[in-house]
Amino acid sequence: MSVQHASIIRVDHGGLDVGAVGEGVPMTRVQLSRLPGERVLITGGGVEDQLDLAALPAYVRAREDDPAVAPRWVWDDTARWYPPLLAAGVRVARCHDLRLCRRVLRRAPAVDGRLLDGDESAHWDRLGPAAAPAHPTLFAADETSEHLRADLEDARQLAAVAASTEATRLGLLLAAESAGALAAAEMTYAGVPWRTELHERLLTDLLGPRPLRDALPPVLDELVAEVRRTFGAPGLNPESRTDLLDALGRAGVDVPDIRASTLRQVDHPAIEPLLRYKKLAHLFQTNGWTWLDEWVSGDRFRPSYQPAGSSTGRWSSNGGGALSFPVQVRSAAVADEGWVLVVADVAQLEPRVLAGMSRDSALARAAQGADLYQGMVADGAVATRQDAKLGLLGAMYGATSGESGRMVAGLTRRYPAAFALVDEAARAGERGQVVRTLLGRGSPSLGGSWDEEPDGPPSDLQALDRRRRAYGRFTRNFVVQGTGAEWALCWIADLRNRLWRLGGTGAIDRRPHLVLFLHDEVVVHAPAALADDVAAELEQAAAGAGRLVFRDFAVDFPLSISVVSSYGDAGKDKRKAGT
DNA sequence: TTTATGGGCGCC
DNA sequence: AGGGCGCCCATAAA
Repeated sequence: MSVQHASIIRVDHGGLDVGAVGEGVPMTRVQLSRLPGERVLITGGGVEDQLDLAALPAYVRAREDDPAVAPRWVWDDTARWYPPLLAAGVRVARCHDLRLCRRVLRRAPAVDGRLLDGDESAHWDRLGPAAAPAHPTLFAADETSEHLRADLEDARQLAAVAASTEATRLGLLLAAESAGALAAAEMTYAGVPWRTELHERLLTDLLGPRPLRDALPPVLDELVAEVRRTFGAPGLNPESRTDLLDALGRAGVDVPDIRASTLRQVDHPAIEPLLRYKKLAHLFQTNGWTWLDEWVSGDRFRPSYQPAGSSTGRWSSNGGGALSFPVQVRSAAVADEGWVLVVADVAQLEPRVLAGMSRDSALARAAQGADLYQGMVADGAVATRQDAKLGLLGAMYGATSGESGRMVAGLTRRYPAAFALVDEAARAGERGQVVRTLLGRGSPSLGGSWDEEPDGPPSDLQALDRRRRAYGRFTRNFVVQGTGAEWALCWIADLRNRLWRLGGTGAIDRRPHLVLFLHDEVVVHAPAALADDVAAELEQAAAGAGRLVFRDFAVDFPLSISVVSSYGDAGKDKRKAGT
């Protein structure tokens, strides 16, 4: 009896819905369209009305507060509508993001694209993401994107899904994609609790005091001088590859590039200060005082997320660098007084996803337990954990040579279904065909000059072949990375509802809430007394995501969970899942 | 002056 | 001849 399962799935116009608050409640869809003059057209759900934009929060709140009538809000772009609602203290349970869902449907191989055509459909195809709330564009939004009829587009999308042979999976994908957009807006709204003074102390310890204007901090200044002295090159710019290659050449050193890993092989007294410069300069430029000024305010780091910003369906971050802020500065992310950060990550997400989507029972068996690679060793498939990792990653990335490539051959016999799936995806890509994730997201097509006449010189044929193979490696990885992103979306979609139900009153950031999502890792900011409850919800949501995506094929998704005050301490105090 | 591209590095 | 991103810089082109 899967109670959690039932509570997060419900039938909604033929699709699956992630995020219902109860069972057996009739679902309504309410479409919002913007009208000229700061007015909103509201259709569906038994109402048709015009409203002042300013009155919208009260209108929405009245329906969200009553689970019996809590509808699915259908709007052109979550990033346009939700931030002002959040600012007004309104939390939305579920939505349908027409822009994101249209992009999915447009590329989905199982969808008849003609069903998406109709009034204004060209406008919908051209829609880009709304500007991040923290950095609104100076120019007015494109008028063509302002006053579109949400109800017409909604009807088209519902019809396209219903007519598809993959209606159930696509419905789940669209619901998860939309829930992810809600989560993204909520995370930007709440922000990561950030201790500016800790961050500044870290910078000062490593770089010296903050420099004026465009000057370098003292430590970098001294390192530049040291590099120049040691090279005997007074005007050398350590950021310039030609300057560095020239200086190294004069010293009798010939290197193909100036990557840190290459320079480490070189024996020259300037290398050590140069590598130290590169590391500290990166910190100064990317996460230094300027970054603090721009992205941290009111003790919160508020990055901007772009759901499905990557073609595989992974999110990207187009402001603040949320998905790549270095380990070095994470110690400045500190929970509020009396609160904690609950940090959870999935070990070996993509290999587990591969086991599930290929229904490879041998790999799924190895995935039982906390360490999939160790499970492969226990299985007798490989000698060491490192071999297991090399072989599996090599299979997913398309390694053809080296140690990784050699491991792939041996593992193919032990895990035939899993390896056949990625190989088939690679061959399809090499033939120029699109591939799809388990829930039906389609890969971008090779497009362009793929079909051009091969009448060029031999070098063009070779270039074409390289391109063909590169696309094969892309499609090989796409199916796994993309399905992994779908699992993760289901995880956070369910999690945000669980956290909301966990209790507390008032705005979203007064309750346990998500503050960070990094592909296979989440950070929840929660009152310390609720830490154990949050950990339990994290695990139930992970188990639920596995059932949603892989149905009856069981795959373990064990979490590593840390309850910490500072994000920098996460992982040092890992607790075994379930305790 | 702005814009586009590629190297290099950070994250997954 | 190993997938996906963003961001910073230098450099070249416009």
